[in-house]
Amino acid sequence: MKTEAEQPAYAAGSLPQLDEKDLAILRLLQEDAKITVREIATRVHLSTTPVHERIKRMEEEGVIRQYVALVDHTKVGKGLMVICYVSLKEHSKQAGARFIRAVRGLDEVVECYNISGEFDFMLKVVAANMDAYYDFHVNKLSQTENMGHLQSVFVMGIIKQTHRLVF
Amino acid sequence: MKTEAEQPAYAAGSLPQLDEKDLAILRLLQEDAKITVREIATRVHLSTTPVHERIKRMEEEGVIRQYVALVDHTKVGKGLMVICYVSLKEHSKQAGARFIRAVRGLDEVVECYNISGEFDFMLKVVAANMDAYYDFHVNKLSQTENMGHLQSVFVMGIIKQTHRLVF
DNA sequence: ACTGAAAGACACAGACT
DNA sequence: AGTCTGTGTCTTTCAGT
Repeated sequence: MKTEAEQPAYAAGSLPQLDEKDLAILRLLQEDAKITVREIATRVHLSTTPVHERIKRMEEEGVIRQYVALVDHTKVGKGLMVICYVSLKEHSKQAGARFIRAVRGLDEVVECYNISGEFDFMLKVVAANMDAYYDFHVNKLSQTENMGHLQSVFVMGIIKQTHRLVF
Repeated sequence: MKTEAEQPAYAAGSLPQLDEKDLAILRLLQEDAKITVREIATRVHLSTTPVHERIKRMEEEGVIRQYVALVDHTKVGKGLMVICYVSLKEHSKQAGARFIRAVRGLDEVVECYNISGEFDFMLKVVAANMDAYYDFHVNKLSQTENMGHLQSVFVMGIIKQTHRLVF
């Protein structure tokens, strides 16, 4: 299973062959990682061994990236979520790579995407409160070399937040 | 543990009292949901019983929202990620509520936030390819009543994607 | 609140179809 | 590629401190 750091920019790997049973197993696991292999076996009409083997195979293929506990950010004192847009001054490969390295090292940044449009990157940032975000913005993100424009959009409400892909 | 549907707009609940041991347990679980209670116990210098009780308590308090397997979207044929901005025509409470209900019912929408700025909502959409996204855009999202402006920003690369909150 | 032990359930591997 | 069976390890509970 790949660790976070090894994650490629956009996983372009070959599509593994997944049959309907594999997909059914994935659907169950992405809803509840604690479901037992027995329970899965019953639901997909198989016994434990093939289910176990299929899961192991999908872990190795990277179809299953990780098993995680999702923590409510508001309940661990991280009440603020901000979407942050960044454009770089210089767009050379090296300059981009340096920015990427910097962003990966910032704990406040939970997501970062290369996007189309007037900005180069979109970041999702989680912070304790406005003071903490201001500190991040001024002292960390703005200080990144090659930083061009920076724009913050504040998340005022979470309407939907899921990791369940429907396939 | 709260289900997705019950999730409030912005969890404004009281902050549960979490001590350093609780946080240490959370840090371990959000990296690996499959870690054994024994292993946690060893790492936080406790025995299995209190660790077990603390985890159960944090599940009940909603600190731990869910245990999930993270699936690589590119490997289940969902290669395209799009950030979608929406502004509504009418901003009454009812009109907003109807939009929210519609968005929660769209499987392609994995995240939706109420945001500050010129648009009302930001959506993260996952689709198989450009054709599938076009279909979603034209036949599903645009058809939502009260839809004002719609703007799509395409994700060209994933630089960082984590669920690990640093606390 | 915690420790230690102990029961029952589970993951995982092996022999077999 | 699958079922069945067994072993060691895990979760989970309970009596005791």
